[in-house]
Amino acid sequence: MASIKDVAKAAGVSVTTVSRTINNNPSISIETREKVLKAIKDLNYSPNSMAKGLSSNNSYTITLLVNVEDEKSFYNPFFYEVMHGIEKVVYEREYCLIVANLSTMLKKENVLDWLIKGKRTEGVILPSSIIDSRMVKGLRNNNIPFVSLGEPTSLRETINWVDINNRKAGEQAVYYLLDDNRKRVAFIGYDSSKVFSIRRLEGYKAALENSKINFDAGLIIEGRNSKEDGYRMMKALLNKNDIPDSVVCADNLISIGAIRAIQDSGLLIPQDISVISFDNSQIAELIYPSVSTINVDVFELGVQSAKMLFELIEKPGTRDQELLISTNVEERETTIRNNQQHEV
Amino acid sequence: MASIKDVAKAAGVSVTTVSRTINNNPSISIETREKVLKAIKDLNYSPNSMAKGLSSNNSYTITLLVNVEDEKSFYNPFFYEVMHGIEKVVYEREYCLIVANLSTMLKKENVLDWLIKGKRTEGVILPSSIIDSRMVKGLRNNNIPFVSLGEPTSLRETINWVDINNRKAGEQAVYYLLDDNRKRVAFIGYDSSKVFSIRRLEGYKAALENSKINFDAGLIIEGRNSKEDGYRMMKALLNKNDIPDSVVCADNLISIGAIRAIQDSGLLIPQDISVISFDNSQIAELIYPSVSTINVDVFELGVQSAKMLFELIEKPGTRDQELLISTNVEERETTIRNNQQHEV
DNA sequence: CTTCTTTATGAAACCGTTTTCATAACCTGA
DNA sequence: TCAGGTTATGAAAACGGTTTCATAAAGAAG
Repeated sequence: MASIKDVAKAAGVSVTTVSRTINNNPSISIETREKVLKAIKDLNYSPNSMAKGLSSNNSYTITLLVNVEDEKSFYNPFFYEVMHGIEKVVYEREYCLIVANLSTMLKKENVLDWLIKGKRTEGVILPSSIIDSRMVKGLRNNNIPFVSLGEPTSLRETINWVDINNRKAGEQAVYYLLDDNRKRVAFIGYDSSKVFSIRRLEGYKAALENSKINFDAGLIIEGRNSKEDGYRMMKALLNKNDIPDSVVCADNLISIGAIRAIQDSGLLIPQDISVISFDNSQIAELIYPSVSTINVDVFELGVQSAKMLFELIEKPGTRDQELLISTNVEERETTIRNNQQHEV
Repeated sequence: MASIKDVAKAAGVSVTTVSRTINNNPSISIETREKVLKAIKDLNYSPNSMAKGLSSNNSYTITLLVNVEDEKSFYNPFFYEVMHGIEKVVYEREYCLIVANLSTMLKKENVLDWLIKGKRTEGVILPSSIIDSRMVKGLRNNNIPFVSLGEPTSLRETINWVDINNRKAGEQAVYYLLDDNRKRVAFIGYDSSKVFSIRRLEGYKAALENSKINFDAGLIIEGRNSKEDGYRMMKALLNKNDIPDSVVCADNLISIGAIRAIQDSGLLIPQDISVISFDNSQIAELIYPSVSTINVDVFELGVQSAKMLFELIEKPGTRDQELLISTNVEERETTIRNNQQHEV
């Protein structure tokens, strides 16, 4: 394997000169530069990343830290798209992306020491669900920049994070339904333990208030994210006197159950009740009728989190930042506005 | 940041001794060993991975190479599970997993040189869909072990690969239906450009032959993997004189379309026609009726590919291997055997 | 024609490990 | 008692880069 010495010898210069050529040092003359580049090409030379890393004290590596056992992070159908966004930015900057799994690594003595003191990474991106004060302290003590994927929950410290604009997403869902002449908008699947759910409900309320519609607590149903709970919650709404004419579902799984409940009651979608959900996934498009969704751009979430991380690496003193990414509506059969249901 | 020298000084020994202690060299006396371990703990020392890598000429890193723009690899809902399997094995061996995207990296001069000559990786795992002769040559020339995720298509070279046992999966689907007293088993969504599809059809034929049932080419319908094509293919079968009493769908998406077609014809599932599909995904469980599937264990696929790779790294001369992972049936509503349809 | 600056280059130290080779201290058996 | 072997340790070279400092050559200013 050709080393920088071999290149130096072949080009008839010193290793210093070769190093400077590679790193585009301006003090190299054009002729020398070309001699060196030719030698590099002839020998098919590529710099040894570990030697480079050792001498420049930079691993040129970013870590994506996940927890496979945590459903909210790794086992999320969106996750690979987030990763794609991160990966794109990381490689553009000539860094490497390493993926590490907390639950695998926790069996080791100390993950962060291994990762950070071991000089394996220059920065970490990690889902908010695995962040707690201990993690923040560990990262801060090691002086390692990090960005949270998602708004952190109940954390005293301020940290850097990127998230979908869930509040706006909640507003967007309601405004969309109101624009379609709906009067009673329900919200099912609210989960007070999830920040994103809290934000979406905030948006729901804000949109109603803004539209001078009284908030009816009876239209908010709490529940977990499953089709069974979706069915149960929708049934609960339908058993009341004053049923809603539209429903915002916290998730696609919930909307599947809710749709079945509505159909079982002999009501038509979207004529009698229209349905909208968050988090566009393949499922929303595949079931029948297909579900209108508020789409989140998780690729962009990845891109922005990586960009934020590089900013922190480059300018260490930067103040903590929060970045929100906007959403958009994707209209499907559960809310077709002209009140005609489409065929398969 | 504490280095090995600091530890040596604190323990009152040489760096050699510290290094030996870390690497469990048997020639270190118990007392010395304990002195060193104490110093390591006191200083909160972790070895610098790049220095270690440089001197031992081992990056302790495995690369998962994907192509985001290739639907068959990265944008596959199973992919993160495969990754999880790989990750588990990789970190157990104290290696790092780096994820690299071909299409991002191809914009660079030469991905493999950057990765391999740059001493960034000891081995590569990559989906068969991005393997061609050029890739194989590149890896072989660089003397870098690699394992293909999936049986390679039309490749002259023999290489190491791990795949789902698709032939057996095809047999399994047919045997399952025959055991349920079905007589005419159709197969829709056959795609001759996909190895896994070819294998599954082989299994289908083998199971029929083995059961002394004549093969009827009219029961095989070719088509793409979409719900629209599933609908079309099923309709084609239903328009014939002698319709099937059961159908094997190449994929979940196809089964969704097929189910709709059967229902539109006024036939009952599973009473009149039972449906089975491959590749258990969330969708199979969520749609109505839920689809019985031949389940593939993609986590295991990841585990085995990583294990194979480490074997190649440890014993370079090993002959090329092919490893097949078995499948199992998951019974759901489209094939309930007692001919009673379940509720939601 | 000096002296001072700029430009282009190289020698050598350094980054933090592993590993080879040397050696001191201790045992073993004749 | 001493040759020979074992055990425990350390000094120094090596890995392949980057960076500091020194310097020769060339140009500019007086």
